Amino acid sequence: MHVLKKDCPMSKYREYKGLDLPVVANEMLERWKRENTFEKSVSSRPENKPFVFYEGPPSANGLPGIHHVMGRAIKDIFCRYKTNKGYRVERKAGWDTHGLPVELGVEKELGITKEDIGKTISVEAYNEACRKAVMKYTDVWNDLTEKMGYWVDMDDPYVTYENKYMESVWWILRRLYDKGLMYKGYTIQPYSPAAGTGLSSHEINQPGSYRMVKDTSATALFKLKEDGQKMLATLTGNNDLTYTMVAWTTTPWTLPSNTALAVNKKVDYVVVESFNQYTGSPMAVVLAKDLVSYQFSGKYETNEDDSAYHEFNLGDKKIPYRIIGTLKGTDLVGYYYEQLLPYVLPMETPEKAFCIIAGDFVTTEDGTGVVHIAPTFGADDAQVAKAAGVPPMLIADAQGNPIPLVDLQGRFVDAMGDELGGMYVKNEYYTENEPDKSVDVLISIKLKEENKAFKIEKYEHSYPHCWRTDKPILYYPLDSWFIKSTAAKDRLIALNKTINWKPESTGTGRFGNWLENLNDWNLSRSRFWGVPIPIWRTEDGTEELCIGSVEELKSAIVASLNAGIMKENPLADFVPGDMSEANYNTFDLHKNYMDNVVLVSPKGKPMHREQDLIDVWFDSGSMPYAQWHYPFENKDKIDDGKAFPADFIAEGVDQTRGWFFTLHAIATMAFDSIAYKSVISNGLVLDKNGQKMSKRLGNAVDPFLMLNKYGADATRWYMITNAQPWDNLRFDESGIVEVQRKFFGTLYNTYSFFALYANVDGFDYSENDVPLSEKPEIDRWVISRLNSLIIDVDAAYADYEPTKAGRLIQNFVTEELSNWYVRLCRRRFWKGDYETDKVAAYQTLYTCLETVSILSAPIAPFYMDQLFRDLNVVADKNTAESVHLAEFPESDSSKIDLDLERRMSLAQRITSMTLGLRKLEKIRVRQPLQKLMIPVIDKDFVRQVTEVSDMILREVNVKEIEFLNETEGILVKEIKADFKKLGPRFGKQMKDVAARINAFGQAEIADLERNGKIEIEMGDASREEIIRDEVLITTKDIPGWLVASEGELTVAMDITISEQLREEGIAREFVNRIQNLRKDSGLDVTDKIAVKIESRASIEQAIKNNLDYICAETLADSLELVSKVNGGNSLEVEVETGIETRIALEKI
RNA sequence: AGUCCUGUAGCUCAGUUGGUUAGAGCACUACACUGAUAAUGUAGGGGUCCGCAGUUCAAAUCUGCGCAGGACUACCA
Repeated sequence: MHVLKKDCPMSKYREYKGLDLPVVANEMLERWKRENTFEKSVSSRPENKPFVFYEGPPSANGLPGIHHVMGRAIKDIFCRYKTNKGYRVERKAGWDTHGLPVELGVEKELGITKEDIGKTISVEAYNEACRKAVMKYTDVWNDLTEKMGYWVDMDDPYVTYENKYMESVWWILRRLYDKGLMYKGYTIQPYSPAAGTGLSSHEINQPGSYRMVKDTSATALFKLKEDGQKMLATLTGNNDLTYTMVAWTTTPWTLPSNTALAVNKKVDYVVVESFNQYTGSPMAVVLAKDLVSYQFSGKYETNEDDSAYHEFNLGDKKIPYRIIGTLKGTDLVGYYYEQLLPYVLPMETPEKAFCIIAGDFVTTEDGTGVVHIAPTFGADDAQVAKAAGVPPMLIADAQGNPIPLVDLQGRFVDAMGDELGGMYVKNEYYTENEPDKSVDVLISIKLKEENKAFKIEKYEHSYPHCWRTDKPILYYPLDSWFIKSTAAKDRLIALNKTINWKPESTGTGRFGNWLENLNDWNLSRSRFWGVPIPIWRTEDGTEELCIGSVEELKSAIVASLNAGIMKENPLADFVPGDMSEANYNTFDLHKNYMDNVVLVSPKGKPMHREQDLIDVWFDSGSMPYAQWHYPFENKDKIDDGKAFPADFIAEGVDQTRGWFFTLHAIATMAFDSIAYKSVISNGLVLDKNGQKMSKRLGNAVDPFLMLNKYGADATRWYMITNAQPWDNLRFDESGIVEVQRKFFGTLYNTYSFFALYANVDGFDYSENDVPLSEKPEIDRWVISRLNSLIIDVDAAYADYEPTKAGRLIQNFVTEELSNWYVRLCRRRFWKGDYETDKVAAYQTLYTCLETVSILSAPIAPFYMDQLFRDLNVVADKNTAESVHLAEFPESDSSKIDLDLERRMSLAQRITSMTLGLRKLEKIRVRQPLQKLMIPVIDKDFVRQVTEVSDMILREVNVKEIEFLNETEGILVKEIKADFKKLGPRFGKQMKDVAARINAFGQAEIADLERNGKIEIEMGDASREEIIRDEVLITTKDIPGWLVASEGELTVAMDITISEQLREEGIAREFVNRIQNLRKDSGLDVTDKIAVKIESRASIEQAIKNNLDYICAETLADSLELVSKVNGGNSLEVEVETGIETRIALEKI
């Protein structure tokens, strides 16, 4: 009987024909727009409770990929979660607009190269093209942002090319400058003398840059100074030899710039006695042991005979050699040698040059294991020399400025003398009058003549070439502006230790190690589209000015105008102090304008801006301040900590040395603060085979396709729950399908089930809550689990573990709520009147669904909002308009009953085991059985199982449970050692002890259980006492019964089917058949029927004895046994093997 | 080359301070259930826990050395 509670029509829970997540997303998107939900989710939270989040700016000149959905889902989840927790979470979007990819994109589009800039296209037009190109895909990005449900304020983003942003960047640079943290120096960079420009690593890595070339390579002999001679003479016991180091180079032109030799401390070196193949002079060379046979090949022949060395003459077919001493690399470090080619001396600390130093990069794979170091022409060389305090080969030019031995055109400087001065170091650089002998050859000949060459030969290797001129590049020292991050190293490390890294290893490992090995930050980039370095210098470099604001620049320009240096003022219309957009649109801080600004020095000289732009990473690292135009506006946001540092940021792990570093470095150096408290570095999204996605391989996944096909919710849920954010995700579409079916399908089904019956009964949650104590066991159980879930999910979110949160929710929904609670409670919803028990069931299920919707909303924002609204539209329990405006549920610890959760777990296990037994014996569940027997495990066991016995019996269709006490002596038991307890006690004897315990018979087990202890005899005849607690005793068998065991739990089943049980079974079969027929006939769940069954002797008794039961179950007003059933609505049924009959029903 | 991550069933992933039968979902096979039905349950098959060595009474788990995949950084005489 279903009694409608109310007569008046009420609003119904929305019922759906099916689950279509993309449609849900579209509908919800419309609602959010209409209701300004995002805006409200910020404004409804108090300003004094901020959760600060920074959006890492993407570059809008490329299209978004599926990995952006991943990264942004992570950001979104925690912002939404914190909103639910009552925080105000402002999320300002941002665009990274400067940098090389933009320039290259524009050049490709316009069909120009860098050389055209300033020639066929003005810098101004070029920059204008960049400004447009960079926002090319803004619409696509905005579309993705919206469709994937990422809430970020796209209406008022920060844009790195805007004047206000750039002004803040300048202000920070000025602050670092004032702190003495900026200096001009040089680094070794790829440089193309033919093109007269430095090359970025990006350009070097273009396909075709590296080519195989044949160069003259020289293996040269470096004569040790006196200390070294003595040391080796002592080692070998030979005072007559001249000891030399031997080192190899493919670029002999760098030998005049040699200032050090590097050895590996750990490598074994040997001293070899032999003769020079070109001059025949005796020699004793030091090289790596592993490379002796490689170097002494060809004419050389190992020979231990002294006479071979006395009798050797130049021109002999074979040259003898032998090892006369062995030592470690570390023994060589610190000795000095004579300069190989003494053209000039380094201007700085020449006494420290020509020294043997240690370098970890030195290997014994080729060469000699001794590496020639020319700090002016090799990046590694410069670094290792600097670390060792060895000066680079820089000499003073006419003005006294340091210069290398090769000029910017690639020619030796005049100081190299008549012979080499003015020559190009590579013959490829000559456009005419190319000499026969290249510099490499000339130097090699010189070495041979001077007895300094061990070997000269052609060597083929791969070498980078300039993609514009096709000529080989040089590694060349170029002027750059640096930030002295090494000065802040200790502080950077200390502050990093206060950051919460997810995962921790990225913070301590990759990032921590990076900080430990920090280099100064090279700020300079020879580009066009970016933030200009705001430093103006006089030509001689003696006077210098760093500008930190537009206002400052304007007054400097005015001074320059007054001095007559500049003719007009590009900032004429700028009004200092006016922060309006209009005012800030009256000028442009980009290079094309700033290069025209010539200031005047205090001494009245003109000052030109330093040519370079700054590294774009500095742009994005400045965003905490620049996004607010700090300190010119919003000073309080930074100074009062309202928007700094961030509570949370998240980006890909590839940003570790990018954005994560620049944020940290700038915050530390400029503000002595961290920039973020917690950071997630997420992994990559790979294809399903673990390959990196790329357009080239065609395995890139189109994010829009996924969103349109499965909706954002399923896509996000899949990505978040499948792998931890910091592990790489193997993206597999079938995984989304699974999530859709398994999680969303189940949740949808659960809601549909609720809605169907709640609508029938008119449940709208207007009744007072049924007190917990009056709710049935299963309600209290699921409520207890729900409250435990709240605690766990809250903790997981708070700890930035979204995967854990999602998996917990999913498990609750599919296993506990749907598969256990709903499955066991189905009858309560459709059976009986609208009374307390039914109300309790509705209230319980409602509460679970609503709570799940809030817990899951951060991950699946669309569907969960629909669920939340569908529930509340009728019940109006939660006054929030949207799930995203709701408060995160509070767990009520008084509702958590761990004993109850244990009881239910027992019930589930007993049920599962019993069903297993039925299956084993092929007894269908509809056939009632009489009895289950369960051995008692401990003192609480009987009570616990008794409290859930109704549930078990109903589920497995058995009539009673009998508990078996061990005293009855019918149980066959099994005993095992508890290794965890006995292991520490017995150590090595453990194996022996375990074997002895395993060997116990039933009598010994019983003895142990009775007395709580037992003695065993050890191998050495000593006796040890084992107590009850140190072993695990389980019931293995109950003779005569059908038994299942799982851990310590055992269940036995009585499988005798009495006549009465058999009849009940048949009755249940009929109920089932009638229900099927009802359903197939399209009857409503509330319709009443009249039933006719064609009589058979085999079933008559069963039906008569269970008539009331059958009628009640099927809502039948009458049930007749008739001799013949025919007519339309009848069905042939087989109730039991061999028993066939016909049934018919009609609606009354 | 350096730093870091990952490696467990056919696939995607759990696996606690080391403790003796290594788990789940998907897929597969069989059986059952049927007023949630584009669902559900039960059972089954399926494992060199990447390899080797070590520590330990005991290793998927700790240590070392490798292998494979990936990321970042640096690119060499």
